[in-house]
Amino acid sequence: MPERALPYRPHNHDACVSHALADARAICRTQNARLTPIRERVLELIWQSHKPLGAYDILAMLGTEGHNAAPPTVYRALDFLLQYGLVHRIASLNAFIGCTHAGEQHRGTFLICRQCSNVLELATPEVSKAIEQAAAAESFRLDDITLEVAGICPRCQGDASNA
Amino acid sequence: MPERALPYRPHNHDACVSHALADARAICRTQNARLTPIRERVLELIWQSHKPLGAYDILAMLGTEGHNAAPPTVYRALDFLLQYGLVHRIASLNAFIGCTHAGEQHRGTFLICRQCSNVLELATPEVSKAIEQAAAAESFRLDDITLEVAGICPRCQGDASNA
DNA sequence: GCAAAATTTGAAACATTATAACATTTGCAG
DNA sequence: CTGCAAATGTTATAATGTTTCAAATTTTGC
Repeated sequence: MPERALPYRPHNHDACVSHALADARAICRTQNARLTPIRERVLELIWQSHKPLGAYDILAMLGTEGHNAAPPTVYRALDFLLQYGLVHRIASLNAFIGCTHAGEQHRGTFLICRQCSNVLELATPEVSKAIEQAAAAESFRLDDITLEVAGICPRCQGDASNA
Repeated sequence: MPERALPYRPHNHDACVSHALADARAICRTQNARLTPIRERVLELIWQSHKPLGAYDILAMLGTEGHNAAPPTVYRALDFLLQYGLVHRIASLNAFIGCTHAGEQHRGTFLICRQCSNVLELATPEVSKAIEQAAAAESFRLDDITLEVAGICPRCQGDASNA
């Protein structure tokens, strides 16, 4: 079983980010999509945080590094990243997170910790299948699934300080 | 099999609304919760629309009937209704809809039609179970599930006019 | 009943999230 | 290098949600 970097477990975060960026560049190259500096920087910020990041958080971060962007700049970059499956939007938080399964065909399930805000993205074929069956039973043509689970991650369960 | 009123099928809508209100009153009575006039009116408006309704839609409706409420009035009523399981919030739409399983222990799955905006709420134990298992496999303590499926309802699939 | 306490509602201001509209710049094909 | 399309900049505004404090109402203990 391949070792997967759980967000709430220590890992080499820089490597994790640069790996995600390399993946993104490769994906965009094969799709003839332009991962421009702004788009790449937004993706990098999202990955560096490793937690769901609001559009205005990103905006503020860009501001501190001299790039005084307006909201549409960030939203457009996010739209692009969403379109190519490089980030996901967490509807229940109005926030965005890097996709850990970029390039793979998948429907994400998100486990969102209420304490530390870390998010674990799962690819859960059984869950997807059950949902697809439920939709089919109602003759409903399924386009998209939003599945977000709120709760407490393993680390915070055993940790009163909840960093 | 009991006949269920599908939102995208013709049904006696007045009866459907008054039934939901009667249920709500009963539920509040047993729980010693106060279904005040504002709360009841908000619930009624949500049921009458039978589609997801934004908080500001509700606000506007209250306005047209002389009750010039401010946003907190509506949000407080919605909080109450959510707390007692009388309405659900649809995170992907920032909107609210009447719960068709009020009083029952359930986790809702919502099938949201992109054409007509109607929403069908399903109680899907198999789906819930699969999600619970996925969370348990990650030692994640599950508190709440947001499961929203966007697509096209049966009626709109066979109907180009898409009323 | 009645006064104190708690809950609910009113009202104003404000915070956050997202988009519209239009101008400007950049990248690219011919 | 020219013209078109895509991307970005800029300003303003829309849509959604919250904080705060005051007033009214309901409940409760006596």
